[in-house]
Amino acid sequence: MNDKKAIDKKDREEIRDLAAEAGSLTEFAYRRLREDIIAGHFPSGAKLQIEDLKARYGLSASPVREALSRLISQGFVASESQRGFRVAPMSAEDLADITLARQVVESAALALAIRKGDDAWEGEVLSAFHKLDRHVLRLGGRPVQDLAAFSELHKAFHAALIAACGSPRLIEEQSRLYDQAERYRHGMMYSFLSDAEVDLMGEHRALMEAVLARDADAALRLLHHHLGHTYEFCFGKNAAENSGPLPSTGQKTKRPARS
Amino acid sequence: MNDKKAIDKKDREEIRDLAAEAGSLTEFAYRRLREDIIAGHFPSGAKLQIEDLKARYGLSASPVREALSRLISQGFVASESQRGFRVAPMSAEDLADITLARQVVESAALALAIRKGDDAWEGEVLSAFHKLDRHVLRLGGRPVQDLAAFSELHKAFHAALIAACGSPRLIEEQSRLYDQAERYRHGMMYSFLSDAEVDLMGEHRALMEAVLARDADAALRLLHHHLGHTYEFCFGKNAAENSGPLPSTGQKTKRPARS
DNA sequence: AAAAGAAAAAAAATCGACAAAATGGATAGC
DNA sequence: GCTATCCATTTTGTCGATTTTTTTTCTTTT
Repeated sequence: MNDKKAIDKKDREEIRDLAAEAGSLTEFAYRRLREDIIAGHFPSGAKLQIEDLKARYGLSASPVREALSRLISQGFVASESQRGFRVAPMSAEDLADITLARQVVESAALALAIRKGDDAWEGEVLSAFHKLDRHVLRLGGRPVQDLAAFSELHKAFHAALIAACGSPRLIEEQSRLYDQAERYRHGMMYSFLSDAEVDLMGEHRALMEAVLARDADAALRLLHHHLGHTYEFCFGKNAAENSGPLPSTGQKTKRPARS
Repeated sequence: MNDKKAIDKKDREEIRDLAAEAGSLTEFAYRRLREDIIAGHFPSGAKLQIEDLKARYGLSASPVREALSRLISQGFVASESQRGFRVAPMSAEDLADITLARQVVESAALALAIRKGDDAWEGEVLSAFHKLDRHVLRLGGRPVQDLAAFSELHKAFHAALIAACGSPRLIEEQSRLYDQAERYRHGMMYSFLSDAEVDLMGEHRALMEAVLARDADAALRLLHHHLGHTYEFCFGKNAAENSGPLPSTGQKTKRPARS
C-alpha cells in the first residue's frame, strides 16, 4: 500500500520528461500500460483499478482512462460498463484464435510480399535475420536474460518478412496479433531453447531462405507451421490440431497439411 | 454556430435515457460518433474539435475524448499528439487496402465456416439472405430510401456467412473492415441498383447457393469477386486490378483468377 | 513590404472534485 | 442456519475549471 504512493516530486519530473518524449501523458500511459500487459505484469483477468493506475504511473484519471479506452479496441483490455476495466483474460482457446488469425493474416501478407518485394526488401529480411541470429548465438542458447531484446528482434524479423506486402492494414494487424501472442510467450520463454524438439532459429533460417528464393509454397508452409509453436509451447501439441485445418483458400486438400 | 448550442434541458434528458441504454455516456458517445463517421456525416479528414463534439452530443469532454480514443485503434479517427483529432482520411489507396484486407480475412473465415458449419448455420445464412432479398424486392430496386436498413441487412448477411468459422477475431475483424468500407459506400449508394453492370442480389444468391452446397472453391471465388465491387463503384474498375492478384495461399495459379 | 517576434485568442490536455453506481458487510427476518 | 435487505465504503464515470500548447493576430524591425 505504501509503494503505490511512492511517486514523489523527483519521479513526477521524470514522468514529465518521459511524457514529453511520448508526446502526451495519455500516450505515455498508453505505452506503459500496453507494455505492462504484454510483459505479463498483470495477471490474466486482473482488475485494472483507476486509483491503482493513477498511483502507479503518477498521473490523474483522464490520461489513464483514455489509455485504457484505446487498449479496448486492441484486445488487451476488457471493460464492463459501470464496473471498470480488466486485463483481457487469457485462455487456451484465445491463443488458438490468435494463432489462427496470425496464420491467416501473416500468410496472406507473406504471399504478397514474396510476389511484390524488391531487392531492398530482400536486404531488410536478410538484415533482420542476421541481427536476430547473432543475438541468439551471442547468448549461447539462453535468451532468458535479455528477453525484451530478443522479442524485439524476433518481431522485427517477422515484420521484415511482410514489409513489402503493400498493405498497411495487414502489417498493422500482424503487429497487433504478434503482441497479443507475446503475452502468452512470456510465461513460457524460460524453458524455450532447452527444448530441443523445436529448432526455432533453424526454422527462421529455412523460412528466410524460402522467402529469398521466392518459393511461396515452401515459405507459406514453413510460416504456418512456425506460427503454431507458441501454442504448442503453452498448451501442448495435441490441441494445436484443433485449429489445425489450414486457414483458407487453396492447398486444394492435397494432403491434410503436414504441419 | 447557433445550432451547436441547441442542446436544451429536454434534449439532455433524452441523452441521459439513451446513455442508460448504452450503459454509459462514453459508450453513447462512442456509438454516435462511430455512426456519424461511418454515415459520412463528417467530411473525410475533418477536424473533430472537442468543443464541437461536446455541444453536438450534449456531454462534457471526458466521454468524448474516451470515445475518440477508442476510435483511434479502429481506424476511424486519427490523432496528432497535442493537436487534437480528425476523421481518418479517405482515399482510393485506402479503400484498395480495405478491400484487400477484407478479401484475406473474409475468404479465410468463409472457408472455415464452410468446413465447420452445421445445419443451424445454414439456416441462419438462408434466413439472412431471405430478409435481405425481400427487403430489396420490396423497394423495387431503389434502396436509397432506407439506406440504413439495407446496410444492416447486407452486413448481417455477410456476417452470417462466416458466423460458423469459429474464430472471434476473424469475425470481429470482418465486422470492422465492413464498417470501414461502409464509409465509402455511402457516397455512391444512390446510383447503385440502376447500374445494371453488376447484379448485386444475383451475386448474393449465387454466393449463398455455393455456400449451402459446401462448394468452397466456388464460394471463395464469388466472394473475392464480390468484395471488389465497393472499390469499382467508387473509383472505377481499372485500379481494382491493382489489388487484383489473389490475396494469399493456394489457388496454385491454376489460372490468373477470373475475378 | 516581408520577416521575425510578441501578445492575444483558441484549443487541447490534464487535473481535482463530485455524483452515481457497485461492492462488501452487518443486521433482520424466515 | 440461511437468505434477503439495508447501510457504509469503495470505485467508477462524469463534470467544470486549470494548465499547457498551438494558432492567430498584431507589432516591430530590417
